[in-house]
Amino acid sequence: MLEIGVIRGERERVIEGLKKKRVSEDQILLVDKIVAKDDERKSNQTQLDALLSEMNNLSKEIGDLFKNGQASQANELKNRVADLKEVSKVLESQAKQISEELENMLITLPNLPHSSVPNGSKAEDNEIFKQWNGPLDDIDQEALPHWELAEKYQIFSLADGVKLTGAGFPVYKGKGAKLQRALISYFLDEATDAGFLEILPPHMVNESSARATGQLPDKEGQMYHVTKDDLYLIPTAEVPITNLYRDTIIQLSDFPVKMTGYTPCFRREAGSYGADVKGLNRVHQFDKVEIVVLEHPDKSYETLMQMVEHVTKLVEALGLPYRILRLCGGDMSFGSALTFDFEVYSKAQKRWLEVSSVSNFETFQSNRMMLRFKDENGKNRLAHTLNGSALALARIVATILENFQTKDGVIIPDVLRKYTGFDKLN
RNA sequence: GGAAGAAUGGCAGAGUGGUUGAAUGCACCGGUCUUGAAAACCGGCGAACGUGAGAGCGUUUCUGGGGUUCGAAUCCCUAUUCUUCCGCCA
Repeated sequence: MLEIGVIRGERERVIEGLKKKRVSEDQILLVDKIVAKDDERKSNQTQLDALLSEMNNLSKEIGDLFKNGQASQANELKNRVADLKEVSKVLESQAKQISEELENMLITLPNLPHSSVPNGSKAEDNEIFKQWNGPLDDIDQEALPHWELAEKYQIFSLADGVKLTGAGFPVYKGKGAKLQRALISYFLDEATDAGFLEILPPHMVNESSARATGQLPDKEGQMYHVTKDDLYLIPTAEVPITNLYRDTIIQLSDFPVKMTGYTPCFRREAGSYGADVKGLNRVHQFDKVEIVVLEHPDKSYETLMQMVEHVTKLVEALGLPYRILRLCGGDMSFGSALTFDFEVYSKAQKRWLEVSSVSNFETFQSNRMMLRFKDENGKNRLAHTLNGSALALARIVATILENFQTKDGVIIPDVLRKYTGFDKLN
């Protein structure tokens, strides 16, 4: 959620940023409506505060009068307070309504893009930030897509998942299951070696948590909702891990707060269909190791680049062709100020698959969740939150299978062998 | 799932209707002392919002929501969580 102070103080920059994010004309108009509503809120509170103050004073007087035995005067004042109370009730209900209206407007505005974000509205407008220079086409024409390899070597089964749960819930088996476990361990070890504290969080969160990181209300339809207990299955570990610091004030010396965690991720992916969803390309449950950082506003972009470096090291170590995109304004997620997407190239499918998204949310999440720090002057300020996948498994598995296939099996990347215990999947 | 009890500031812990944002201790910050540190002593120390150039002032806040009262941390209702006992259970 954008800070009201920014909207009030930097109207032009806000509007320019929203345009870059490609919001509708109606939403641009919201900027002025929000300021007007906030004015209303302020004047309402000023009135209410004065009234409550008067009531408090009168109540004290009444207490004194009773002590001094002046009951009749006390009763007179009681009547006056009763009248004031009527007025205060009206003002209070107005205050409640005004702040609800304000909140409802604020929550529909996306974060402002960083100045380095390219203009554009669609995937083609994304800027290629970095691309490896190895060959993309050095594989046999007979190369199989991963779903066929899966069948050949009994790595995973989507059909079994349908039987157990439904479409999009893969069941990994044998060396396929072991590979999953190896990747998770490898990614976690790399993250903890880089100074991230490992967290194993709950896989379900309550409404407050989902709201704080921005999944609610905008992405309600993307999460599985356990209605009986009103809990949500997490779409990413970002949600529980960042929420660890909801409603907290951290010390300057705590920066940067670096955390990592493995969790399965559950996504309904409502509305997606077609060739994209074949095999492991898009599933409802996948495993992911996430990195989350809470950082001082002055340092967050430096930290973002370090996170990009970290993820780069992972894809390079696995030997996968990759490229890094700096997302354009229109393709970025709602809450992000700057996002780098990592894509790996699948030689058998001949297409790029997104495997990581590393973003700086600046104060967008911390404003919602009141995640603050005490600055040099002892003032409480909103911290910056950042997160990224390091890395999402399903598509990495798909690409490893496809790119490293040979006539007699899939060669396991060196870095994984100490975790898998085998060097060929067949 | 059943029964009983509890929920107060970063933590511990007083407070059962009237200057209580809340004693006290710890932690934390500033100072005195010290070659330095510790100890001791002195002072400060929650948060949000409003208002003001600022000092400040006002309002709200004692788990959440609702109620009683002129006035609630304190009384009532309700939700949640925790503790103990019972039941079930990896």
